[in-house]
Amino acid sequence: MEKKRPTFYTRPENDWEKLTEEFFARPAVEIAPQLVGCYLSHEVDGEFKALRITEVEIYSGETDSACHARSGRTPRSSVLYKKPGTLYVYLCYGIHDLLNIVTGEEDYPEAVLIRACAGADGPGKLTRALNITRDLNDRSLRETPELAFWSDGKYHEFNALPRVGIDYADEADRFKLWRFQLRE
DNA sequence: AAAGTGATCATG
DNA sequence: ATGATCACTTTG
Repeated sequence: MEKKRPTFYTRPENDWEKLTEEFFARPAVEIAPQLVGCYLSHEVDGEFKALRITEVEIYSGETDSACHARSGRTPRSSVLYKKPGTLYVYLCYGIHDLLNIVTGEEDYPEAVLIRACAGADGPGKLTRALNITRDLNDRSLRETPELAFWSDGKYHEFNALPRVGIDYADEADRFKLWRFQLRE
């Protein structure tokens, strides 16, 4: 079977505006829906590649039994407690690097997972497509100009759905509508 | 349906 | 030190 690859934007479009750390300094429930329809770019070896974000998820707080901070601060989860705009990239199932961005107040552990982009349908696929790896973990957006989020300033309709892949979590958390999907 | 893959964290 | 677990993808 032939491998289908996403079509990348190779430069920022005129109507794109880069999101600053200030954007992420609000609760994840407020930010996540606004991130849907935005663009994620990564520049490696001078090559700019961007994709449109089509799906995101929230992981929020020590009381969220699906969140990596469910057991409090650990070496891994400590990144979630950092400043909004900090990148949290971790290895999932031994194979996939998953990209999150920390939101909300410092010391409150929450982040938005980038779950899918147009043409890269899956959190592990989009990081692969954009060459995003764990060496961006714990980096602040400000100190990492090669990675950026962009808004086109428009409002995009979205669906709110339960999160995926968290069967182990408590029932109440499994049913939370913390996945946001771009509506076609 | 099930393997592949390895960091992480709770347990002892 | 050990082992179960896991915010996934691909293959059959």
